[in-house]
Amino acid sequence: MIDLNKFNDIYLQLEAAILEKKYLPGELLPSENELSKQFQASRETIRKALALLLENGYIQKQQGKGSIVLDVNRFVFPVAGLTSFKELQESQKMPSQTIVTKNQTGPISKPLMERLHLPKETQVISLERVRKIQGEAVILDYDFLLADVISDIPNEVAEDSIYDYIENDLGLTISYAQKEITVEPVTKQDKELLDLNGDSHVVVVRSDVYMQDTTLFQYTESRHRMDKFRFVEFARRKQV
Amino acid sequence: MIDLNKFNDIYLQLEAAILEKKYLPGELLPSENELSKQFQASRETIRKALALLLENGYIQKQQGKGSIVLDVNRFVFPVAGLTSFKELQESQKMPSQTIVTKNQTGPISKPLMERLHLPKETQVISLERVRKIQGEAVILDYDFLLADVISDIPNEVAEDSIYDYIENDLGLTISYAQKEITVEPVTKQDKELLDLNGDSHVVVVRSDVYMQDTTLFQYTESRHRMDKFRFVEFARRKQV
DNA sequence: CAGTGGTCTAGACCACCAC
DNA sequence: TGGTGGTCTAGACCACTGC
Repeated sequence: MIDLNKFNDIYLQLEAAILEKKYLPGELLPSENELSKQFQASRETIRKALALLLENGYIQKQQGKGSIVLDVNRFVFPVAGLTSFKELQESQKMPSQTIVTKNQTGPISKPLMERLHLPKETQVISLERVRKIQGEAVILDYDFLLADVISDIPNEVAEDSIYDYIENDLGLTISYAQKEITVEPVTKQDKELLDLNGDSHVVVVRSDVYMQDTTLFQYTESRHRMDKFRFVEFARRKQV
Repeated sequence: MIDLNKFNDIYLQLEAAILEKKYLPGELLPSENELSKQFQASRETIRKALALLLENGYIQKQQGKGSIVLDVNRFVFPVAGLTSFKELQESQKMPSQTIVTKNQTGPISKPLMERLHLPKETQVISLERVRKIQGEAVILDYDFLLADVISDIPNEVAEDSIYDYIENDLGLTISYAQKEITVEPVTKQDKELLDLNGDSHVVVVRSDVYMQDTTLFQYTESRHRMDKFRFVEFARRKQV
């Protein structure tokens, strides 16, 4: 019941209440003062919990009126916030399989060196993985991890989730990423490793991933068959 | 100098200082207590300003250490937060042109009715626009706006920015959107209106846009030539 | 250990909405 | 006018970092 943070705990309770339809879409949540009494918390703490609900698209606030519960049937495919293949796959519950086609440590390649502004002595772990969904090879993942941060990745881990391993087993904290989505012509390797059905292009998602201390530690390139790619985002308009 | 909100004002000042390289990437900002004195504000107010810097990728915070300034050369193409073609175009400074090929009001179409769960009596404004960049037709935009919220869109507005018009001229507040990015086979109309060079697919960005009072008021479908599409995002890992 | 950020509080004043 | 959310404060205690 009790979480590390009071406001996070309150957030989780309110989220659960909304998902259980104790508050229906279009209805108002109790006022901040009311919640303040209910949860035995100060109003600022309640407001922090509500800020999380707002950010995640559960409510919309209106001054003078209250917090309106939004319709959350849209929660099909939340790809915001660094979601990895493993997390996607879990939320999708699709039968899937990962084949590790490469897992080796060596000096950094020149293009990667230039892209990430790293010295040429840098050692990197290179991963290459093919993701199959329902028997079809539809995603090709390249990962490059700095070897001085992560010494090596066991193959069993590469078949599962490297994030899980890094965060839970190694105790490192991944903090943020810079992502880019483009559509590019297929390469020879795409044709070899993916079931492309003659497609001319693939969707390419590139990410630079950083640790909490702001050091770069991973570069990922994820190449998706066009028809299997979908990106969904809940975006709030910047209020200037 | 003085903004509506103190914390927003402080945020803007710190943002400017970072952009002007008064604080360099890798350096620490002054501590919260220090900033508190500098700006004559309470620490919580400073923290709100820092939260904005954090959210927008200017800094990374570390408990016990401080706020580290990040490298913001990545500020090439911020597409987060409901960015429209007009805003993109301004940030890109590319020579571009919009051709309005349709602008009419009428009853809602059946597919749209089903998608948005609206009654069949609903009147909508239908816009169709072709966006040219450097002389090439590369984006096809369909917009459907609820006619009871927006009475009509003058053609001059459609050629420019409908968001500007809605927010500044009509005084309405756009609040949030649900966006989806997919890659789909080209339609007959794509072929007719865009310069596709034989491409088989286009990138499709669909958005449902909502007002501050949570009413839906716009559906947009934006169809991009593959090679002209790029989506960049700064994502923070969800801290559980 | 001192200094940093992270959380939480109780109270104040303001802007907005509905009646 | 009373209730709502939005902002701001001064102060407290805790957890983490670095020396």
